[in-house]
Amino acid sequence: MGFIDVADVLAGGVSGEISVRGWINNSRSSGGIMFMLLRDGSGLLQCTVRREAVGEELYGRLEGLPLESALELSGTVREDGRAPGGWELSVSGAGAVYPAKLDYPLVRKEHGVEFLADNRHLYVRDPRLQNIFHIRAKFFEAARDWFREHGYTETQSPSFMTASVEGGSTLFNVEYFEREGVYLTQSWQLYAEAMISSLGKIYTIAPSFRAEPHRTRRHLSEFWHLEVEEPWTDLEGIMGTGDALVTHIAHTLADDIPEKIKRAGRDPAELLKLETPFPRISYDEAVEIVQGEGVEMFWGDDFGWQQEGPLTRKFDSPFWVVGFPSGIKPFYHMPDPDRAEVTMSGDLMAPEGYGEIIGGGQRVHDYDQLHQRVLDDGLDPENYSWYMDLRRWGTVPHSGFGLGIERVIMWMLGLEHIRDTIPFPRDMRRVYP
RNA sequence: GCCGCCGUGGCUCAGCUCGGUAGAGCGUCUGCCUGUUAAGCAGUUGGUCAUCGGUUCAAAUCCGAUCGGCGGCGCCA
Repeated sequence: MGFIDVADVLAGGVSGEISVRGWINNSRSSGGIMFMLLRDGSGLLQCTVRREAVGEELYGRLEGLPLESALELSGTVREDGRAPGGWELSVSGAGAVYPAKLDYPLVRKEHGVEFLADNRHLYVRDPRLQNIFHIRAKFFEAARDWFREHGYTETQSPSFMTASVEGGSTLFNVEYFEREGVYLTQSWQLYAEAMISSLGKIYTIAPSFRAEPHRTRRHLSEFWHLEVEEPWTDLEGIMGTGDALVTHIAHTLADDIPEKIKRAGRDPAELLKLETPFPRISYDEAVEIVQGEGVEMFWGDDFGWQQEGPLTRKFDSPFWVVGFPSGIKPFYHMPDPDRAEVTMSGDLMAPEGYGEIIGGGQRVHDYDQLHQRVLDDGLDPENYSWYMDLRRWGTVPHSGFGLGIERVIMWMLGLEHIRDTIPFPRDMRRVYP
């Protein structure tokens, strides 16, 4: 006889005699009746064990199992409003049992952040995290679906690289055999620009690494980066891609797994309200808004924490800020043909203070212009020679962006901290476990 | 890197201001309980107070250093 997933039982599509297997998430006994909350990969099911039904020997054995022991249980499925989830299993017998060797350190009680981080390898079992990880999986699925339906090809770039994309101070140095100057990737962008001449519209989903010593609730040193690059596309075109992609993901989460979204703390209706396209404001307008709220900001400054507040309060959906000054954007951003001091760039800002979720724009496709931009940024063109080579053979206008998956999940679910969006978060003080 | 806060039984914390060699709740364990929802009740177990050094008759408590952690900033996704 096969084993049934807890999720299928809770969905109400199962009846009669079945078997389930999982881990004891919690267990309570009151002498003659015992309630075991059994957790498998799909959810939590209350399993009710009666002394008179299973006999003295089995009842005693089950009662003595520590939390997080694993076992197989069989019995009858019953709808019951008293059980969490509305369904429960009346246990008639047990199969294989894998008892926990020690008492489980994560009791059903408050724990501090440090203790939970030290025990992350166990804490990932927590039903709240389990739920978020399921949503995360759906996020990846929805993104890939959207790309497939719209003719994009998924491809990969190397994680070891020799040139900086974003800025030298944020690079992780790697010991690479005998060689100096090898780093972990911050973005696939340079390689993506090579690949568009091979595959056309492309995307990747891969980790990126940033060595900046962040100490905030929305930064990781290793994050999952969803990046897109498209030939024959300008700034407005690539923002349209971002609009459609983010909206599709939000709607898919709300439509397909509304109960999981609700359990994570977000009303699915909020996600369904999102509409394409998101509002766009120019960098100049953004500066005026910030200044109008009495917060200090000069043209040419980047948005800091203090500037973001007044800005994000103006919108209840994500919004694009376009046309950032050249001085605060890397060399590969294309200058506005009508206004050289600003770039054809766009950042998508999440509402509610979650910050930037997409950064992107149109790239410089002209060789001489790129050469000049590299020099202006104080960089050595030698380090970018293969990248500049791309402008020699069939260069076309092209654009792309990078989306921080954990940031977006954090915003979509309304989470307090980015570490909850990924099973094993990495930040400047955490690489273990 | 900078600013602020914290480190006391397995966990969450109190005690520190006004020094006199430790206390609660939860967990563990034992017993009771046939509908619990972080179950309940009674009892039990468990700590050289992060580390090193200093002051003192005496340090969890005062001073210094070190290590570790948390929150925030600049920057970014």
